[in-house]
Amino acid sequence: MASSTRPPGRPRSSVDAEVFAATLRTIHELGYTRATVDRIAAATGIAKTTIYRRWPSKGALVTACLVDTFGPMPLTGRSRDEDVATAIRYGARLIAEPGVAAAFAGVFTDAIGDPGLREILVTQLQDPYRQVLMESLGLPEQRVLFVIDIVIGTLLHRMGITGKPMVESDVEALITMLQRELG
Amino acid sequence: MASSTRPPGRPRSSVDAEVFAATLRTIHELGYTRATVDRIAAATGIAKTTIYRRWPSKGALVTACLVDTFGPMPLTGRSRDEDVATAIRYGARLIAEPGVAAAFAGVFTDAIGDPGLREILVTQLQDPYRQVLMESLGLPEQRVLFVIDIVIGTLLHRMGITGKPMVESDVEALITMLQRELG
DNA sequence: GCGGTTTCGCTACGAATAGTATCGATACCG
DNA sequence: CGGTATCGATACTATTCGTAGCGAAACCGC
Repeated sequence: MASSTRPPGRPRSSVDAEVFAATLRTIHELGYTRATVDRIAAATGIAKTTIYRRWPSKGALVTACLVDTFGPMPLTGRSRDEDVATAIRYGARLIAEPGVAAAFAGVFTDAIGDPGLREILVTQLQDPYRQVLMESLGLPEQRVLFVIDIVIGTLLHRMGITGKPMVESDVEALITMLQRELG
Repeated sequence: MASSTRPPGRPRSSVDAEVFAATLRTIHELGYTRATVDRIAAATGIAKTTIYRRWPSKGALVTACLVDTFGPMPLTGRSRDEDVATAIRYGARLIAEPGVAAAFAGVFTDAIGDPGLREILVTQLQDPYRQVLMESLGLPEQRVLFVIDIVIGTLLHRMGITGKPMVESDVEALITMLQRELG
């Protein structure tokens, strides 16, 4: 199998995790615009050219960073109400992490007028959650996309306006509202 | 009254409306990042320096543009359900207008790490709606802010992910859900 | 018409940033 | 040791935000 043989030449150094961490940290400290690729590279301890060898643009780097942060969602599948609550708390916890919301806003801004980046955003970030939620909640696609808009949109808007995560009582209100809506 | 006397010197040319129109048009065509102040000025037919004499930064210009677009909300006050529906349809219609959602995303991105801009955003854009909704719907502040997050966040997320406005049936579903939530 | 005051258009400029090109050095394989 | 692909470093172009300076223009009161 050709895919299992190591390609010739010097192997890539495994610094992706460090780059992602430095990216979120820098965005958290300076905001998306001033989180330059130069600074992220310096914070990681590698050269800027190394970053551009792996990700074609700053937007693609940050998107990959978000995909890495949002891993698989741990749904129990015991009941629809429980999965709705789990999914919303999962999203609220991750969006509250330093830099994540700012990264989202920046990628959204970049994705306008960059169809390739929007494609990556939809395919790599939204589609996996759409699929698992359609199966787990037993709802049609349009319904699940509607729910994703509400949950992610609401949490991001709160972060964008106030700069702080949504308080727990409001997250619980969001859960109750959507449980009723989907019941 | 000193405020009613015209100040000495050459009066400002009244081009604010044209600048706002050119701003949204340019953002719609090129996206927030590539909608440079140079291009907006050229599209208006004035000098870039004239824009910077009126708004201190690109973010402040776009925020003023959004404040101008989102005028007073025409609530009837006949019933809470009716006002909820009117407010949501009002927001959906404006966010669907060309360039508005991209302008929002760009301002959010800029506002992170620019507390002054965030202050303008909250004071000039959110507060008027918060006040009128608190009075019209008869709900406490936290509740109204929660609703604003849901409505604006959901509509913006849909625009950011798909690039297209939310379809009418989903807007109606949003209305129904919030009417039930606030009933 | 004239002086005073303020804005306007224009040009030039400095600083910051995205992304590219190049080149010698380095790491791994057989 | 030779082959190959990556790494670090430097330099570079193009773009953009925001500012400075200057002469011309518009409006006021006299």
